[in-house]
Amino acid sequence: MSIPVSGRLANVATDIDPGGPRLTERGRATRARIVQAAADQMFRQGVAGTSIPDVLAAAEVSASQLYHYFADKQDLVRAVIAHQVELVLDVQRQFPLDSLASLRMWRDAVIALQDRRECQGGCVLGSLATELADGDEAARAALADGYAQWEQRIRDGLVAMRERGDLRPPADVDRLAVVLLAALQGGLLLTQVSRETTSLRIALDAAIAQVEAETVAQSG
Amino acid sequence: MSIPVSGRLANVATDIDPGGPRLTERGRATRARIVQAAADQMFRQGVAGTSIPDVLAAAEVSASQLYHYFADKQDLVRAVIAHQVELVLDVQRQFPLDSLASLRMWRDAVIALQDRRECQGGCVLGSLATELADGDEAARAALADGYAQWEQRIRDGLVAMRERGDLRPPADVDRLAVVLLAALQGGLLLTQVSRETTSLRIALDAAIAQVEAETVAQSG
DNA sequence: ACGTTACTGGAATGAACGATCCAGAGCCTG
DNA sequence: CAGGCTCTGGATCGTTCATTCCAGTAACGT
Repeated sequence: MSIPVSGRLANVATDIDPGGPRLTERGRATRARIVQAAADQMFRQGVAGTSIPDVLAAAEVSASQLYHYFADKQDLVRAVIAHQVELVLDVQRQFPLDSLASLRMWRDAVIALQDRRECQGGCVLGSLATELADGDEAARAALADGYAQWEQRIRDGLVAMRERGDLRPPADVDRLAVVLLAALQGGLLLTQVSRETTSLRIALDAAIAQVEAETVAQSG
Repeated sequence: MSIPVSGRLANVATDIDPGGPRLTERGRATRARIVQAAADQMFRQGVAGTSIPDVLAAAEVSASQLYHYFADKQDLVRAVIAHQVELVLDVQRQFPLDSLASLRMWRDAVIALQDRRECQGGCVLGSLATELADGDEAARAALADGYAQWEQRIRDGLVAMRERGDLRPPADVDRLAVVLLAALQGGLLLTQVSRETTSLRIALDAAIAQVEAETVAQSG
């Protein structure tokens, strides 16, 4: 059971267009407003903790508008997942992890972000994953696909490092990409609970050390 | 802001005794049954996804029984957290991580467990943490305390390793304990989403490699 | 034995939820 | 400008939820 790794990259601003009826410009804007409001709310309160009336109020739309664009809450959740996946990939695009220096910049940026958030909220995909993975197979598959793309993007950077000669040829970039991603997810969780970025820093440093161990001397 | 690291260790079977009215033996059994049923349900469906009627049915008690022992749902959640913290500490007690061999046994046991579960459900504390950390300060503090105790227990093992001479004296056991814990949490999440234990294995192996890097030659 | 307290059963309450319905307004197309 | 879409507003429905109430039964202390 293989999951297709993305088809096309959707526009984050307007989000995925549904297969159904055509959307006019105003329609697309309204739909995007709903998804954005739902994503925000669900990131902060969780999916189950976000009611449809909550979303209606935040997006300033009526119930009939929401149900005009989405079949039901589950459909809205699917759209939110797609939205958040694109968000994460967009952010990761800004941090191609293709050198030890860029890895450290990425680490610092992540930590700074959590600091700014006062350690509230973890990973936008991670919290959705924890809540939905076991109960909604379609959601799980979509999130698995999102993580796979994210991992791929990290791996791309490591491959660039190796091709440039920074990494020893036998370096297992597949493995290192998972190590980096797992360290981020685990570090974010511990940080969210403890309200201190210490755990995140330690976890990311350890992961980066694993990459460093595969570099050809001359550290960054 | 320091969080007290546990007061006394409660009995997992009967759980924490409430400060309030005395409980008779039958009362303790009923209370424990409710907490157990709630913990099971909340592990599988999440806290918000677990309704009081669900718990009543699973525990085979009436509403008045539940509200006899717990003020409200939030109070029940607090009891569930305490229950799960004790569970995790009990399990970790069975795996004192005081040698490379024991670390590898622990890794194998965790992976085997997730395999048996078909990768459904992550960490019993992690899923609670993700859902509650931002919205319920008391729950967050209790979970932070639980994680701190867990981390302490891991650290104890590493200290034993160091005292036995397996670890180089300057080895930073505080750091290593966090690395192990973060790798576990992150690995479990990725495994839950992908439905494969590969990520978990990779993450734990990388963390154990960090410990190994601090050992005095003669690998295990 | 008796009074108090712990414990239990089951119906009831009010609020909130997800979802639907209907009627109308805006807007392209022909 | 006429027809048929898209889009919107707001009331409404049935359900489920957390919680309470009242009445009764068991068990403990004295």
